[in-house]
Amino acid sequence: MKLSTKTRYATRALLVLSTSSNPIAIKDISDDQSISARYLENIFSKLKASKLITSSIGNNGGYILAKKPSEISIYDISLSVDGPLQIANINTNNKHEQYLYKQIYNPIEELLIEYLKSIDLTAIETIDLESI
Amino acid sequence: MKLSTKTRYATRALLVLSTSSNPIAIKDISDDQSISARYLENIFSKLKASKLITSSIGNNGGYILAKKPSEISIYDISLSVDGPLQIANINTNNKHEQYLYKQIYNPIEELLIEYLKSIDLTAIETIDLESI
DNA sequence: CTTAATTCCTACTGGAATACTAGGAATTAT
DNA sequence: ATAATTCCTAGTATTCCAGTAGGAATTAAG
Repeated sequence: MKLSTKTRYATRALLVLSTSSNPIAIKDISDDQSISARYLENIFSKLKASKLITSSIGNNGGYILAKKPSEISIYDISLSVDGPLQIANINTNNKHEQYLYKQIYNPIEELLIEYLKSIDLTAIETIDLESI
Repeated sequence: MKLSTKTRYATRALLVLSTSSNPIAIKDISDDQSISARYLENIFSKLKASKLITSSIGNNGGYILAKKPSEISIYDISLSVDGPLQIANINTNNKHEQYLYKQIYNPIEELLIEYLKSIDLTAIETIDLESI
């Protein structure tokens, strides 16, 4: 029952982006947040594919939020980097599991999704970023 | 973001136990639910340690619920077989992560826990068990 | 028009967690 | 006595995910 590291890192990275309207390079975020730059690349490619961020290539390039911070929710982030939220790996051939899914897991999923949607980047107080 | 297989199997097994006041053997549950009997043994030993079920050893032995179905929640089951629910593997040395945990993850955890506590075995309509 | 800094793309590797198996001892109803 | 069961301890297999790697493409700046 875990939110992935990808979601955590992505959230932290997007919070950094939300502090600037100019492109920020992966290396800067990586340094500031102590997250592997290579790993952040993977994450950013997904965030970009989901149109949460845009990029500028080349020297002085970097990433910018594609939306207002208030329009990016934890759910958007999780969906982007981890795909659809699934609370259980049910065996869809098993009627007992189908039953449990419908009765229990699906409602939990819906509750969680609604809650994650309700938390946007502005709902998280700005972290003191010291320098960037 | 997954509920474990252990929790799913345990829930299904306890639902079976809730249909009888006589001991039911692992083999019967295993056959009915198509769950490995050996794996169920592991799960039942945890459920027993948490006093959700009691056992009778020997020939004609088996397991019985130790409480009324209405007094066993999905949370109890999850806690028993998987230990405390933790929504994120945060690095406790990292202040950024501590911050996110406090702001976001902890509230999600609490929401989930409350919800899982609110679902007891009677809240799940009885599955048609055909024979047992 | 070269250089340095960056994103972009595709794939691979390592390790941890978890699902599942195995052997045999202890217990007990019949 | 026997057969059926739980109990205990340990092992194996598999899957998932975090993290790494190399190098191509792009571009600002001098």
